[in-house]
Amino acid sequence: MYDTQFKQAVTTSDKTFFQLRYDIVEGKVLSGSKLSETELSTKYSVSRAVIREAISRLESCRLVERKANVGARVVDLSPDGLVELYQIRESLEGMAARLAAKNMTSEEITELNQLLESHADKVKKEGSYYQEAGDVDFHYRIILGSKNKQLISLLVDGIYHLVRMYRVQLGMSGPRITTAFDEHKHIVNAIQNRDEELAEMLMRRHIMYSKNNIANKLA
Amino acid sequence: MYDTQFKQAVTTSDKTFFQLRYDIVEGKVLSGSKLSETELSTKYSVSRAVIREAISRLESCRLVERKANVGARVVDLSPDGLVELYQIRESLEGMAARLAAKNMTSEEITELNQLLESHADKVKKEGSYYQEAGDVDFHYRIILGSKNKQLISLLVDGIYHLVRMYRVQLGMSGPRITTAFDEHKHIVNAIQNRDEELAEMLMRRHIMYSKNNIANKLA
DNA sequence: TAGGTCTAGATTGTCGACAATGATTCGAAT
DNA sequence: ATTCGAATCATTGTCGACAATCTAGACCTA
Repeated sequence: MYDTQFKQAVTTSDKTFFQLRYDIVEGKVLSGSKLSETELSTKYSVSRAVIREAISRLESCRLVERKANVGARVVDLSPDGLVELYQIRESLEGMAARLAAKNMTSEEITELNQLLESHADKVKKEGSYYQEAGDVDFHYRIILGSKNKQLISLLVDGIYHLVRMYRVQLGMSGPRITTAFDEHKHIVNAIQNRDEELAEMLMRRHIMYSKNNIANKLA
Repeated sequence: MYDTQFKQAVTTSDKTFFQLRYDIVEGKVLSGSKLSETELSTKYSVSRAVIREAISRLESCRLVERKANVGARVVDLSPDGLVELYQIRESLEGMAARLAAKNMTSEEITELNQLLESHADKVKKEGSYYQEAGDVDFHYRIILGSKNKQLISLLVDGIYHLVRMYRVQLGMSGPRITTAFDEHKHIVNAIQNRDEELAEMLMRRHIMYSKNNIANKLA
């Protein structure tokens, strides 16, 4: 997933942006720490111009905050910030589920079902938990299924990296994860029945549960 | 409203960004037209660096689209784009209304009521229609009332400029405008009663109506 | 000692020049 | 005449240097 974006990088600004974003999300650069332009330019062996470009893009993802004539800092994670983020997710992904119920092709829906089945098999055979990667895969399909370009960009390019940052830095995969599978199944059923109303409602509840689960760790 | 932001501008990049955004939203720069960096740098009498910075920020507002090694173009407006935009508005502003019902102080609510009253008076006395400015004022109060910083930034810094661009370039203020007042009133009532569910639902319907109204003109 | 001011250092903002990539035009060959 | 290719031109991407601003610490004063 990250690989695909790295390949899309044509300019060194792109590469630096992707690399820096990765480092921030994965916690290689601590949240709250200052991003010195000169320092980064030596570290990544590029000019300050491309660093500035990268930071500018990171700002539009809300991964860093910038003040004029002062500099940029990595956003710091807080319980309040998490709640705010999940309120937005609830709203936007709920709409995405509604639109997916309307706009996904039947082929896409069967593929989505196959995805869930393969996850279920994997859980049974390997005895492993329903991993975060599976959850992300699922949500991405729904989002793309909405066919709303702006919505897709908002979530995929913007919010999801911040979501992942919270997940990584709180250490994810709790016991609840298994129950998420059933919720996913119900959402797909609603989409399959073209029940927009229900699809939205179930997705919103799914995200609310997820929020409560992750919020407990932070508190 | 634009003035307040212009005053916040500390660096010439800020000023150029605000100016350029204004020119695009107001249609001084045609939608779909190319933004040549050298051309703009001479036009605004600044270096290409600040133009690039401004364009980069415009890109994060989704007012321009950029391709590597090719350049930036002002987004072109389309019926599909409008529908997508209003789906997002419906989702996010619905959530904003829900949160406003939860988080607005009683002082803020009374101020909101006063705002509506003053608009009503103005309509009666001057015989004027319920103008767009009034509508925007109202929606801003709700959005700010959500107290969700990310949501506020998403709407105020991002989406609303694109909304305004559509409004301006389609020539706004239709006959429906008057009925919007009643819808606003009902939303405030729901907020006053702390009825989150209803506030969200009414706001979503209000925006759907608004979409249908504006979409008719485009088709 | 607390507070304020001024200087020195470091950091960000802005600029012009060069390098690299994409577009266009002209020419040649079939 | 048309299509393919090469050279030229224009535009964007990258760089290092200079200017403007903020920050930290010393020094002075009450």
